[in-house]
Order: sequence, then structure tokens, then C-alpha cells
Amino acid sequence: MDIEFKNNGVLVGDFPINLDATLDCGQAFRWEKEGGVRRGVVKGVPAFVEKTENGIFIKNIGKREFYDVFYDYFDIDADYDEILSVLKKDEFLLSLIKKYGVIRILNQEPWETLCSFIISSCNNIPRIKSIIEKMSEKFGEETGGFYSFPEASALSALNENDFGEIKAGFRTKYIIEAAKIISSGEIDLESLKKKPLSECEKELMKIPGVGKKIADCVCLFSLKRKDAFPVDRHIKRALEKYYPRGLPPEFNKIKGVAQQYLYKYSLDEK
DNA sequence: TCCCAGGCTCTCT
DNA sequence: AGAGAGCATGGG
Repeated sequence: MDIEFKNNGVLVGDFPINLDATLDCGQAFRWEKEGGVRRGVVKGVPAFVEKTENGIFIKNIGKREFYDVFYDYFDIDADYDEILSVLKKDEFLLSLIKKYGVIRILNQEPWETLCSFIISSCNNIPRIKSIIEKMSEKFGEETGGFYSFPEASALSALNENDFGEIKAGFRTKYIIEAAKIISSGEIDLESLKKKPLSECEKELMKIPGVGKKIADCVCLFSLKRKDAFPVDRHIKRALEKYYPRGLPPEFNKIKGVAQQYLYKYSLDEK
């Protein structure tokens, strides 16, 4: 890739990405589209991203924010040529990669990811986004006209009545309990990055409202575990139809990336 | 009115 | 260990 700081932003060139697919296929929930520009809030920083001919332009940030926040977020270090070359050995994945280009795995903030996927339980994407937005406006910090995702410590002090207009339903008590566990340090999400996947899952599943699927989402989308493979109802159906005898074993270390292609495909099927 | 949505928990075998 | 109901809410 090719990084250039210009026009009060960062131009990341020679950087293959299907920006729309990456931001919209259910790994992140806070990216809106205004004209041709994507707007989000990443680790408390308001973000404006445009697709360019061979990469992306991130507006209104300097070197420091780029390397502190966005470099990691967009998984810029990872070699997707190599990752996708493995997936392309499979005929169906090859067709999906041809169709969708490069869908990247975002490295998101762990608490935001955990909380967002607790909210995702038995829910649809528009409603997940709406609940997260309402929570951010009510309990997050305002920065430049936008709201950061609320800290665990802020949510841990609330009770279910405070969530009245958030309309998170039965998930409300899980959110508050999870916030307590994380803000108290009972579980340290950052430290899970160093542990084996099975141990990460086991630890995360101690949190109420978190089963294996949500634990795997947290591992894949925020703990840099591309070997995590969240199975929701869509993926379950896709596996039964296309991989009745299981995924190719050579996918193992990067099957999370394959999962995003299968998920994107299942969204488009409807 | 029923079905579905990036599931999980609790209970009953 | 495995199956099934219940869980809040809103859109189709």
C-alpha cells in the first residue's frame, strides 16, 4: 500500500477494498453514507472516508490519528492478496471474491463490538443500528457534532429505567451486566488477544447475553482473530447448502474472512 | 395475524 | 447433550 498525507487527510492508495461491503455487511453498525462520503465514529474520533480509484481517502485527520486509530481499524497491515489466494482455491469462494472484491475485516474497539453484538441478538440490522445510535446520543460523549460509543463505565452506572427510550428490549439487562463486568476489570478484553481462541470464547461466554456466536463476533471483529467463525442463522444455512461436509481445512486460520463473504452473499440472496 | 431478525437462557428430558 | 419455549421490539 501507499500512504500519503495531503489535503488535511490521508490518502491510502494501492489498497484494495470494497468499502461499501466492508462497512455495511454486519460487522460495524455506525457508518452512514452522505453523498459519496462515509461517516462514522471510530474509537471516539469522527471519521469521514471516501473511496478513491485504488484505495480510500480519510478526511480531516493527521498522522497521529491515522497511525493510532485508522491504520489498525482498516486492517491495513494484513495481506489480503495472500489471504484471498487461499480462499480462491475453493470454487464458491472464488466466485464470491470475483463478485465482491476485497471485503476487509475491521479491527474495532472491543467493548463497542461486544456491546453491539449483545444488541444484535435476535435482531435485524436497521434496528441494531438504531439502538446503538440512540445509546450513543444519550450516553456517549459529543465530539465535533457526533457521539462516541458509550464507555462501559458510563453504562455500568445505569439501571434499566434509564434505557426507556432506547428500546433494547430484553437485551437491556445484558448490556448493563456486561458493562459492569468490563468496567470493573473482571474481564480484560485487550488481554484476550494473546490467548487461544477457545479460551477467548470461554471467557467471553461468562458474560450474560453472550453465547458462542457473539463471542466469535467479538474475537473476529475486535480481537484480531481471523480464525474465529461466527455461525448465525444465515451462515448455518449457507454451510448446509454449500459445505455440507464442512469448510476446506486449509481455510482454518482465516475462516473468519470466508465467513464475511458467505454472510454478504446471504444478505444479497434475499 | 403471523413471521422474521448476525441468539441466549432456562427448563425439561 | 439436546430440544423447545420465552424473551422485547418493529417491519413486512
